Amino acid sequence: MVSSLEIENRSLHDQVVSKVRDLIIEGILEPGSRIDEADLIQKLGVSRTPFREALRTLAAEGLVIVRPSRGSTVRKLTAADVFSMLEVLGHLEQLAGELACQRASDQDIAELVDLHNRMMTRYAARDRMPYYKMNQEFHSRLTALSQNQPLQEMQANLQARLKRIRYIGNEKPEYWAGAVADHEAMVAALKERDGPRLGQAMATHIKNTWERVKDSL
Amino acid sequence: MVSSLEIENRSLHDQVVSKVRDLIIEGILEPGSRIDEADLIQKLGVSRTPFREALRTLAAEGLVIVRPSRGSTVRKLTAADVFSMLEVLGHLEQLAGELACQRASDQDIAELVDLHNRMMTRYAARDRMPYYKMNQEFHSRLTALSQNQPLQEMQANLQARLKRIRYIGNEKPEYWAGAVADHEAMVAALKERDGPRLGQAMATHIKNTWERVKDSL
DNA sequence: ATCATGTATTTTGTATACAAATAGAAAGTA
DNA sequence: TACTTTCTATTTGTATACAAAATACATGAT
Repeated sequence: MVSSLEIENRSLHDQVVSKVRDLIIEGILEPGSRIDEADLIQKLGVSRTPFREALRTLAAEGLVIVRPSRGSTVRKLTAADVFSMLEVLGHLEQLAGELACQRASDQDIAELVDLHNRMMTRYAARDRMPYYKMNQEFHSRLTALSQNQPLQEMQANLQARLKRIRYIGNEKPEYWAGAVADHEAMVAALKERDGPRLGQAMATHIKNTWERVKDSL
Repeated sequence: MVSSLEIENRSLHDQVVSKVRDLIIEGILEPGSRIDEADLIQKLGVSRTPFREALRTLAAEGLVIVRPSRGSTVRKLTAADVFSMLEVLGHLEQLAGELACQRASDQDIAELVDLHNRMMTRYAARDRMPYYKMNQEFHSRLTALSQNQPLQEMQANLQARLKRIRYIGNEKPEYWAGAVADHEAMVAALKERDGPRLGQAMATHIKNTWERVKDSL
């Protein structure tokens, strides 16, 4: 197999977008804080043009606010924003779950179940960060099984914007246990290709997520 | 009431974005066609910088494809794209309908019913364009009643991207009649604040939309 | 005649310079 | 002292110039 012979000729624009996106998601650029253009372009070693174009992309993604003539800030999510986003995310993942049961191959499902099992291993060892990353991947991949591109894009966008908050929120052991229980229910439904039940389980999982994160806002 | 005292000091960026967005939605810039930067900036009377930033915004919205070093094109939707987008849109509007029944004020609902009645007048007169515009507004406003900002944004995005196709698709009289019947069902459920039923009606309406447009792709 | 290779032209990407707007500080007025 | 008002420093917005890449074209070899 000749994988990734492709040289990474990613445009400067794309590189800046993902770099700044990461800085925001990681919390290095704090929510609500001003984005110092001069400072950042210097640190990134790029000029203003690609940087500003990147800001426009991030603004369209909802991570950044650009106010004319008064610069850009990292978008700060209110509790209401997070609630709304989870409300939509839950509903989108419900659809993704239903479609996945209809459209995924047996192998797709087996791979996802495998990922789930590896997550459970991490949970048993209480390895929070690896678990967290696998969890993100689980949701992304399950959504991908819907074979619906716009659905994937919207799910990815919401997941990215909520990334920080969800990590912070999952600190309490009992909350973590609850999330694990949700996942068990989801995987059980997936194995049986029970679309409505999987959809329901996913919607419930996201609803529970709100309960788990709301206090840390 | 002191509405719109605000002078339109919209940034050049925003103006270019909405102008080019309109050109795409109206079909003046044809799907799949190359976007001639030099030509358009000359016609719009702006320089490259705000224009290119606008393209980045439109690319993030999914209306434009920017391929590094080989310019931009108007995104062309395949039948599969349209199907996927309608699948998501239907599901989002289902949620919007459910939430609207829970959260809208009586006056909100009355206003929407009024809009519906005016639409029906247009239908009786077979005024296709005004009907079409009111229809767009109906869906937007019903979604707004969900009081969920991200939901509104996503609905607006999908609606914009599908605008052209839906207009083309609604030509046959029997299709139009079908759409009207769907709307009657939706409004009936809305009047009774029957969320699940309204949600279902909206999902069905969008599913029917696919049937009505699929042949003209 | 066709294909490959090299060159010219066009188009795109990036950097920078200049203009305009904003926010902050200092001075003046009530 | 509080409140304007004006001026200045800084930041942002826009235009343009230059560099790099891609495409189109022409030339020559097979």
